[in-house]
Amino acid sequence: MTENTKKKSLHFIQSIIEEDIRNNKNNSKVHTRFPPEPNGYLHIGHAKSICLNFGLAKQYNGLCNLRFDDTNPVKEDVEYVDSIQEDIKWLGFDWEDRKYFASDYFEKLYEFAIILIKKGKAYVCEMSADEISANRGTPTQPGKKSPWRNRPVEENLNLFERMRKGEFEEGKYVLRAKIDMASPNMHMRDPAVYRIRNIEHHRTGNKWCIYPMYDWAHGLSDYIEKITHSLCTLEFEVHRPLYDWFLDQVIDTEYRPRQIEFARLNLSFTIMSKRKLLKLVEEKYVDGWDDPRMPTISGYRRRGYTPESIRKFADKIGVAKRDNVIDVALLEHSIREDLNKKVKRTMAVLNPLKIVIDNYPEGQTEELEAINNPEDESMGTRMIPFSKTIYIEKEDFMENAPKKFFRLAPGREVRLRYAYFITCTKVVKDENGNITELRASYDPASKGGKSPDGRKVKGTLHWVSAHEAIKAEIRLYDRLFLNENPEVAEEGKDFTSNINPHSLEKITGYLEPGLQNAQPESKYQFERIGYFCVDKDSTKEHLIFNRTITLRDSWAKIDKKK
RNA sequence: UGGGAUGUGGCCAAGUGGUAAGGCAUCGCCCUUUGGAGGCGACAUUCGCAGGUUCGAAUCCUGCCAUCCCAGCCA
Repeated sequence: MTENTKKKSLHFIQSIIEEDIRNNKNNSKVHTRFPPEPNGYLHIGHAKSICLNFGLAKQYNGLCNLRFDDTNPVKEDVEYVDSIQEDIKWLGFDWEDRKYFASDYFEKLYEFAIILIKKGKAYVCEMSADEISANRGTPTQPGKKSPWRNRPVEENLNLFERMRKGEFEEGKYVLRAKIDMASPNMHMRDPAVYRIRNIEHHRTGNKWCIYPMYDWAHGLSDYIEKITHSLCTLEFEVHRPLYDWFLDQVIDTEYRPRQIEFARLNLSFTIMSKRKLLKLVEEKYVDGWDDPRMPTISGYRRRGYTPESIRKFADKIGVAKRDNVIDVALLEHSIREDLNKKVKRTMAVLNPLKIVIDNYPEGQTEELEAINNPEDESMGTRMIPFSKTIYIEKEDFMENAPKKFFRLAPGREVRLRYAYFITCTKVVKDENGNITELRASYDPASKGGKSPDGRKVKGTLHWVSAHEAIKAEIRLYDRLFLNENPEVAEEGKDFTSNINPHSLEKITGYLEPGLQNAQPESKYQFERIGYFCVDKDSTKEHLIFNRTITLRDSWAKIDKKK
């Protein structure tokens, strides 16, 4: 453990683990698992869980398994088991040879169920799903016992075996645990353990037609894998008595797994529900699960987020039991912080305004040296072409500029980054009064952007040489939702009514020629604009850059205030 | 009106009887060839509320209030 992590206070799960280690519980071993259901892509909320489970295992010299919780073939698919593995790896975690599936344990789980029946703790119930529901009672009223509750053990065994053999249609029978129909905890009112589903499973095919329920499969899978700390989210807190009850029925060792619940991640301006994310994909509000506006891990990857930034984020948000909504600004801060230190700078003009420098020699091009990353000298320098005609950003010129506008205006002098000081001498307009180009003069003595006489210029602009610049498609992504809480919609409308109509704007930008060979997934800072990542569909012939995040912009704040 | 949990600044989050860490956001100032980055400073007399115990309470006790979860043969 480093000095740093030592100083940092422990969160409640670390405290529990350390106490367990002190008490030599489970031989002081730490073994966690990340248990996704393969029914959707992983999102940033899963990233929190992944970082927690794999992180804890690493911190305490333990192991973390990957276990697909695939007990419901109705919703699951191999497409998802592939994407899930890719995303976990990309995040930087490794389950080594411990990739498991709950479906691998179906036989064992079935045997455990036989034990349960033999103990007289489970029975085959013939009530329909509706009847069971109607007889479960309410939180304030006890439920009614099933008429099949006292079926003899032999009969239960026989029926359960025939359920497995496929002798009955779906819904005809269900195996239920015999616990307590009057329990104030609804989950203890004779919960279903096995249901009949005549559906092909993505791994076991048609071998099974009965499938275990989550509560039965999860805890016992933990037991089979010798998991010590089974971490899950708060909504499973009320399942814990059942988790423990099931374990009590089959356990015959000193070792025992423990379920611990923590608060799931919620992010402002973001939707996290798998069902709703699926809707965004299926109804084409976005361009697939990896659309850069999606809060999926693959979406963030395509957007230009780094694994480090997401891990750092997960670390910063902490782990606790209270419901929370993390400000998305913290995520944005995490990626800026990471990219600032390691990404090359370049100049790109997204909204060009032509400037002709009258006193610069016609036809001349010179190469000027630019620093690749002021934060990291080892990243070196590059040469960029400069000539008589350049582009600057439209927003960097104002005809009637206020004093606080430190950029170009008639008669004002600014620095062109790594190039020269220029002064705007003339504004050229078309017949409609629109500015078509600017004329300027430059100071040859200021080459490199230095001021040999100590003269101060307040503004420094990025630019690109008009002739040498290359074009690229620029995709300007913004938050997908307008509201801090996208779930809050007007009467009769749903979260899709809160979608930001400007969450994607495609434009053509002008870049330094050095970017011609930029490879997919490579990342840059466009100086004074933001961080950009080459899209996976980008080619040399048609470059595509995705905006990951803008730079912080204090001018925008000043401008807004007025 | 049952059960389970949770309440510390705008958002997170430490704190576990000795007098409120840290991060994000926000606001100042400094610095700057990115209005970026960086640096410095400000930002809870108070911990859901009300009582009580104690020399001393965010921490212990009592009562109340608020929010979240639970009535799938989903996970």
